[in-house]
Amino acid sequence: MAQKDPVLALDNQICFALYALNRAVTARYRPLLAELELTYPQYLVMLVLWEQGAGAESARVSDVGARLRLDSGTLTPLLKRLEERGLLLRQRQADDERVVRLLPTEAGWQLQEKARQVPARLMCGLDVEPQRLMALQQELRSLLAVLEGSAPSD
Amino acid sequence: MAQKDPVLALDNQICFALYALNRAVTARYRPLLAELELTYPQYLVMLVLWEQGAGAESARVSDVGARLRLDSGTLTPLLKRLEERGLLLRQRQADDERVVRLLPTEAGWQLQEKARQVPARLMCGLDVEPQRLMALQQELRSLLAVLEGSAPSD
DNA sequence: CAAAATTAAATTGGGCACAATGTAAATTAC
DNA sequence: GTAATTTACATTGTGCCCAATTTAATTTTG
Repeated sequence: MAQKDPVLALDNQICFALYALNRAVTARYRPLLAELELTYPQYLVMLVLWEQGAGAESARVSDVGARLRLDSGTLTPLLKRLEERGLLLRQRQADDERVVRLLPTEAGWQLQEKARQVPARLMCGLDVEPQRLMALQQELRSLLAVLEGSAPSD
Repeated sequence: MAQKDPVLALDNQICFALYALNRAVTARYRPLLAELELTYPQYLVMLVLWEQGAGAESARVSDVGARLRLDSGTLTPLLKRLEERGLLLRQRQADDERVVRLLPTEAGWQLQEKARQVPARLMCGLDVEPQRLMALQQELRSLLAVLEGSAPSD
């Protein structure tokens, strides 16, 4: 029972670095988003809706899911909470009743104004060069593309 | 209501790249860990226990928590499931009853043998240079240190 | 057109993650 | 040496994440 195996050392698992950093970043968002009464996944959903616009181009549940890589099991209850909070409407599409359209309300759009401060405030007091983050983001996105483009072997 | 604000564009949020990649990596682990009947956080806990060893040096709940940055609200039920599965024992320390020691069972140690295949199999069929991942891991760890070393301003 | 297949969401259930609170044991301060 | 504090876990409750199943609407096929 060789206990010390560098292959299994926690510090050698890149996945753990990713997991830990992701939670640390989320934790840093938390107090800022609390001022908007949003959780972090709710914030991401609102970003998608704000981006998408209104009317006929309004996002469907599946659009948000495709963008965020989340399924209806996650999104349906989350969206219901956002609706209860008055930030959006969930409306069945008339000519295809399978589809649910997501329409930000006036309050939902107003929240966007407050949200604009979030990204800058997040970096506040963090001594990290923006350039470094840009490079990291590129690398993360590139790896995501690799993972999404190749099925697990086996 | 300026809808298009690059500051709020999903693709400009490094946090989202991190969030999405983390889930994609976890998803890639899932089928491999399913063969060990472990979830991903359970796997991380077992990595810590295997690293820690047995006896007097056995890990306490708080040791695992410090290593993985998880609190007892997360760990207690997770550890109970691992105990029910026969992978470890949770034992109150005799000379300080506040402390719970975590002792891998024989089955827990045997699982380590099977786990050794996991890291290599994860990379299987993934066309990414190891060097690139090492560099990324360094960067992730460095940023985690920055985040953990500075309180949110405000 | 009617049956079969597909699609879009919703539901159910298990397992994290975390805040807040509770509880018991140990430590410290007087 | 007792009271106050601290420490280590456990518990409770909310919300996410995902697999599996269900339901209803639409599309495709024969």
